[in-house]
Amino acid sequence: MATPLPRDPIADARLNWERHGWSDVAAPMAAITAIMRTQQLLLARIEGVLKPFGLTFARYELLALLSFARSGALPMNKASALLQVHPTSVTNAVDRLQQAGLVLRSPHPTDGRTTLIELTPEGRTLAKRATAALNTEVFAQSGFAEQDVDQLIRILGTFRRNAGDFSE
Amino acid sequence: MATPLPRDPIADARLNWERHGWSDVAAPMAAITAIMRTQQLLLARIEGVLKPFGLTFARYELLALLSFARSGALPMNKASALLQVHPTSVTNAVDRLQQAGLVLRSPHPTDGRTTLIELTPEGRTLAKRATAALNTEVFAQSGFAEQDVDQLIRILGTFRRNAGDFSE
DNA sequence: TCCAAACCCTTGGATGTCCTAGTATATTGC
DNA sequence: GCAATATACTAGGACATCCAAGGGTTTGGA
Repeated sequence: MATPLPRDPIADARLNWERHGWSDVAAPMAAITAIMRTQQLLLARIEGVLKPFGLTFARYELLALLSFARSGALPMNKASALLQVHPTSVTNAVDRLQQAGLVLRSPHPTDGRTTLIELTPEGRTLAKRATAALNTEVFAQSGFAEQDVDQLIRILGTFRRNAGDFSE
Repeated sequence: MATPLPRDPIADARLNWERHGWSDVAAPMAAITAIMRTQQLLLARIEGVLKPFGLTFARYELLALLSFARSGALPMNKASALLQVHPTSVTNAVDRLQQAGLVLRSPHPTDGRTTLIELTPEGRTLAKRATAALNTEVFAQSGFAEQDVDQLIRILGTFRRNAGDFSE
C-alpha cells in the first residue's frame, strides 16, 4: 500500500467544486467518487485473498453462484443476469474456469441455443475454501461499523432498485 | 439497460450466506457486494455522459485534476498519487489525451526524471464542458437522498482513512 | 408450413487496471 | 567523487469489461 496522502483527495475535490460555484452538486460528486474509490480498495483486498487460490473476483463470483444452485449448473445467460455482467464477461470467465478444470460446459437438454455451466467436484471444493478465506479475511474485517453496514445495504439497495437492477 | 430481475440478487446472496451458517459475515458481504455493483452502475452512467466528448472516466478524472491545478500542470507521479491509481494507468491516460491534443508532456525544469502533464487550451475547454455535463446529468440526479449522501461520505470516508488512503 | 424476428453464445477489438521489468536521473553514503 | 540505493516513467503482459458483429437455434405470425 502506498503512503497515505496528507489530505483526503475527495474532500479536496469537493472544495474545488464549491469554489467553482457547483455547491449544489458537490456533495453527491464526493459521495459518488468515494464509492468508486472504495470499490477499488475492496476489490484489491478481495483479489489479494483469492490470488493463492488461482482465482480472480470475477471467476470466484461465478463459482460461488454455481455452488448455490441446487444442481450445481446454470445456463450462461442466467449467470450473466444474476451476476449483472455482460454475457461476454461470463464467456471469458467460463473459458478460464474450464481450463482450470473447475467448471465444464454441457448442452442444454431441450434448448439447443443454451449452454449449461456445471461445477466440477474440484470447483465445488475450491469455491468452499475460497469462500471461507473471504469470510474470515475480508467480510469479517470489513472495516465498516455494524450500523454502517446496515446503512450501506439500505442506501445502495434503494439506489440499485431505482437504477433498474431489480423490481421487487 | 436489461430487464430488472424479479428479486434482488444481493439479498439472495445474503440469504444463501445465512443458510450456510455464515450469518456473522452475511451483512458485510452484502454491503461490499452492493458497493461493487453500485460502482458498476455509476461508472456506466458516467461513461455514457462522457462518451459524446470522446472521454472516458479515467481520462476525465485526469483532465479535471489538471484543471484545478493552479498552473494547469502536474508531475505524473503527483497525478498518480492524487487519483490513487497505478502510475502505468496515468501513462496510458496521458498517451491518449495527448493524442487527442488535450494535454502535453513537458520536462520538469529541475528534475530530469519527472514529466509534467500540461493542459492545452482545448483540454481546459473540454474539461469545463464535460464537468458541466456530469454535474447536470449525473451528480444533480445521483439517485441518493440528501441525508444518504452525507451518510455515504461519512461511512466511506472513515473506511478510506482506515484503509490508508489519507492520514488527516 | 415457413420465413422473419428473437434469443444465445462466441469472436474480435477497444479500454482500463495492475504487475513486473527495464532505462534514466537523483540522492545518499562512504 | 563515486558507487549503491531510491525515484520516475514507460514497455509488455495478464485480466476484466463493454460493444459490435456473426453463426446457430427457436419461436411466432403470415
